[in-house]
Amino acid sequence: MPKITIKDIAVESGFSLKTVSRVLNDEKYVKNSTKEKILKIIDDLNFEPDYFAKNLKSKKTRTIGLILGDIENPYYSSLSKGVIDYLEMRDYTTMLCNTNYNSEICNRYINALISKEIDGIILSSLKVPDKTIDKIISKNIPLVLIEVEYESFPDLDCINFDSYGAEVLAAEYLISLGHERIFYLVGPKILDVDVRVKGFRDTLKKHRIIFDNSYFSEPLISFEDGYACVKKMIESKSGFTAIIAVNDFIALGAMKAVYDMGLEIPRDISLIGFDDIKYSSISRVPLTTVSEPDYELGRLSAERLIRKIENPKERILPRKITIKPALIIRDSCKPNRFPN
Amino acid sequence: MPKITIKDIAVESGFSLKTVSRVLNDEKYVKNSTKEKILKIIDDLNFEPDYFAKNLKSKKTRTIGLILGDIENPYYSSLSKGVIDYLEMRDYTTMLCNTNYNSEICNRYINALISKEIDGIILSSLKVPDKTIDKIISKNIPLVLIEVEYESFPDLDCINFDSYGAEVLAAEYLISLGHERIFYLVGPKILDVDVRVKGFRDTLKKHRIIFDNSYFSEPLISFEDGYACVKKMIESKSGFTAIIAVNDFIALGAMKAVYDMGLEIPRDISLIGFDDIKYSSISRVPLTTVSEPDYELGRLSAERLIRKIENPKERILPRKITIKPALIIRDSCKPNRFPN
DNA sequence: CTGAAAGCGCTTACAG
DNA sequence: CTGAAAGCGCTTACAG
Repeated sequence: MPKITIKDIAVESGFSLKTVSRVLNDEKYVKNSTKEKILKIIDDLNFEPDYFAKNLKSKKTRTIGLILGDIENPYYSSLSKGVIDYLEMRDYTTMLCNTNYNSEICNRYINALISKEIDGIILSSLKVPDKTIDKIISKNIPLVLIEVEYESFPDLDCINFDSYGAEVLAAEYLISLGHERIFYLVGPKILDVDVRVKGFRDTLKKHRIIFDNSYFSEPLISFEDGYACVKKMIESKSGFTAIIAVNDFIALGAMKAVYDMGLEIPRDISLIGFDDIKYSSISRVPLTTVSEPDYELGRLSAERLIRKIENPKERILPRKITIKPALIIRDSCKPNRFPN
Repeated sequence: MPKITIKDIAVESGFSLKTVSRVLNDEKYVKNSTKEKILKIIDDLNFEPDYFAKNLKSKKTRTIGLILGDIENPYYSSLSKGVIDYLEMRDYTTMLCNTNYNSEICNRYINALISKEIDGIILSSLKVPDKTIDKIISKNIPLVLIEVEYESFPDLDCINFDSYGAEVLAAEYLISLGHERIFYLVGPKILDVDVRVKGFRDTLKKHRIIFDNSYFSEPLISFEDGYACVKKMIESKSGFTAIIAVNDFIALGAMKAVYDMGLEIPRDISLIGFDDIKYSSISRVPLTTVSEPDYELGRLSAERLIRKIENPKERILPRKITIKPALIIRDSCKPNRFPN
C-alpha cells in the first residue's frame, strides 16, 4: 500500500497542492467550503503528513532536548516532570537525554540533538566544554541552563539556585551544633559542584576550623556510591561527627550505610542532605536538608525556552533567575557530644 | 551563511553526489584515496548531513519512543534508565513520553511518535485502546510491551512480570500473620491493575475471608495520593489492620501518613508494597515488599526492540518472558494482635 | 569503483 | 482566495 501524500488529496479534491498545504497548516485565505471538503478527504483517506518532508523546508520539529545527569536521582525525575508537563501542554515533545554524568555521552547527545534539528535545549546542571556550548550558540539553537554557569558565556539564560548559600546554611547549622569534623560527600566533577564545596569550605574557614583533603570524598554519583563511601568511612574509624551530602540521593545511601553498620542517626553521626526529595521526609530518620524546588526549576526553564523559541526576535533579558535555599530541619542532626 | 550540502562537498572534491553519499554512509566500493579526500573536505568545511533530507528516503531515525506512566515514580525512572543505557550503547536515542497515566496524552504521544517516524516503541504497563495498538501494528512499527497484555493481540512481544503471583504472595503472607481486614491501595485504571487486584481477591476468597468494595481505595497515582488516602482511612477509624499498596511509591506515602497521624508501623498497622524501590530499604520502617527488577525489565525490552528493528525478517518468537516475583521481608509487617 | 538522473513529500516564493 | 513551478538536501535504482 503506497503512502498517501498531499498529491493524492489534491487530485481527489480537485484543488492544488498548495491549497491542501494551506489547509494542513491552518493558514488564512482558504474558502470555508474548500477547507471542509479537503478536511473530509484527509480524514477519509487517513492521510498524515510526512514528518521529514514537512521539516525539510520549514524546520520546526516541536521537540526539545533535555539533558541531565541521572534520571534515577529523584531530583532529576521531578525536574524532568516539570519540564515535560509544561511542554506537553504547549504541544511540544521532549527528548530526555540521560548522560550518567559522562561528558562524552553528553557531547554525543548534543550532537544528536543538533542533527535532529530540535527546536531548543535545556541543559541541567552539567558543565560541558566551552566548545560544545559554542556549537549550540553558533547553530542558533535556543538554550536554557539550569543551575550551571559558564564564565565564558555570561549572557546565557539560566535558572539558577543559590547552591553556595545553601551549603553555607548547612555548614553553619552543623557548626552551631558543635560539629567541627564534618565529612563532605562530593558529587561528580561534571556537575558544577565546586560552588557547593566552596560554600562548605568558606564556612569552615570563617569559623577557623582546620580541615584538609580527608574531609572530602571521591566524586560520588549514586545512592550506592554514598552507601559504599560511608561504610568505608565508618570502618576506618575516621572520627567524623557529621556528614554533608551533595544531594539527598547520596545522603540516603549514606544513611543506609550508617544503619547497616549498626550505628544510628543522629545519635552517632549527624547528616545533612541537599534537594529535599520526597523520600527524605519518610526516611529511616527524617532527613535535615536544604530544599530545592526541582519541579518548579524544570517548569520555569521550560517556559523560558518556549518563549525564546517562539519569539526569536524578542530580546529576552539574559536575566539569571536565582532561587533562594531554605534549610529544612528534621531529625538527622543533633548537638555534638564531644566538642573539641 | 548558506548551509553546506553534499553538493558543496561534491564540487570541492570533484566527485559526484553519489560518491559523497557513499562515504557518508560508509558504503562499500569507494577507493580509499577518494574516501580520505572526501572525508578531509567534509571535515574542513564542517559539513553535517541534514537529518530530514536524509530520512526523507531512508527513514531510519535511530530514535525510539518509551511511553510510561509517571517518571517521578522510581520504578519508572529505574526502568527508563535500563532502556536508555542500552539504547545509548547501541547508538540509539530515546524519546521519553510521560503520560501521567492519562490515556488521552498517551494517545497524543503515540501519534506524535508515529508522525516523527521513530524506529520503534516500548510501551510500559499502560493499557491503551485497541485502536491505538492497531495503528502501531498497521504502520509496521516494532513494539515491545512491558508488563501489559492485550487480549486482542496475543502475539505482541512482551516482557512480563507475574503480578498476579506477586499479590498472592503478599496476601498470603499477611493472612499467615493473622490479618483479615486488609486495605488495598489501587493504582490508576490505565495500568493493568486488574490482575494485581485479582491476585489479592482470589487469595482472600481462598481463605474464605469476606470482603467488599470498602477494601479497595479509589485509583491512586502518586506518593501524595497514598498519603491522603491513608490519612483519611485512619481518620475514619475503619479498623483495617494491614495495607497492601499497588506500588512502593504509594506505599511510602501511606507510611508517611501513618506516622503523621501518630501511629506506627508495624505496631498499629502492617504495610506491604510492590516493586522494591531503593527508598523502601531506608524508609522510616524498612518496607516489606515484592521485588520487581525494574532496571532489567527496561534493559531486556530495549534489547528485544532493537533486535526487532534491526532484523525485521527474523521471526522473533512472540515469546512472553515472564519474570517471577519474590517477597522481600523487612520490618513493616507483624502478627495481628486481634485476630478474629 | 563511480556517476547522471529522478524522486522522496512537502513548502516557498511568486503570480494571478 | 487559488495554483504552477521550483526547490529543500539527501538517496535510490540503474548504468557503466
